[in-house]
Amino acid sequence: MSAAAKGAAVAAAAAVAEPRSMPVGQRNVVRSNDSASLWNCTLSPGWNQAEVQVLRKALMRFGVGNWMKIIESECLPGKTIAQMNLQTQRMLGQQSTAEFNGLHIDALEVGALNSKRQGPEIKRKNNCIVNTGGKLSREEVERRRAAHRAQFEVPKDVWAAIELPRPENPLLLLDRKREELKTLAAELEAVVAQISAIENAGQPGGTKRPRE
DNA sequence: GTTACCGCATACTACGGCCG
DNA sequence: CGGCCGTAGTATGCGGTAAC
Repeated sequence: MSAAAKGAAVAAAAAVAEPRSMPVGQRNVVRSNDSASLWNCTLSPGWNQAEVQVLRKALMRFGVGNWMKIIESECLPGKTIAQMNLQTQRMLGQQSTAEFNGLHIDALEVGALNSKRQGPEIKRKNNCIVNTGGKLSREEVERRRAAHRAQFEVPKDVWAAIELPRPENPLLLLDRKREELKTLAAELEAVVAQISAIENAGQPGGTKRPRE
């Protein structure tokens, strides 16, 4: 959706003044996603495992927060700083990334520890630990950064040797995706044929039901 | 079996602060 | 002073399930 269209949609939603939360027993508004026919028809934008691994290596190589260097390396074509920042938050398991800024770390290692943290002071949002005590002072950020550096930072000879995937010719990428699509279509056809065979075997006379 | 309701998960965005 | 970044809040996609 374009920004203008989205803005119009937001304005329209505001005009009817429906609550964004959904109180029990109150919701009678038809939403686009209530239509079963619309379900499962859109791809959720996001990351696949391979891209996450590339970002993980890029953070080790360039340091957390050095988004421009990651973009310039073209190891994650099409990804914006906002997307990388969000994915980094997920890997770290916490929303605030300032205390890791500039550190060459394995974000998943931090995330594994964060996932185990418990306690009344730990507030989570979508499994990410969020700040509850207001904005951190510069001194506190520096103190935490030093602690993280001592605990998590990868040695320079290791991160300097990290190889990131080179940008690929988009036309070659397109060709490969087309080949993948053909393979998947063939697999789907084989599965449909198997199902038909099973159905026919279960029906004496073997009348085949039309499939859509 | 179908549809509507509910709520979680997460992508997106606004805004303020910081830094060069 | 302008651009970048971090943070917090908002919008929405989607799966589970109850009701019909």
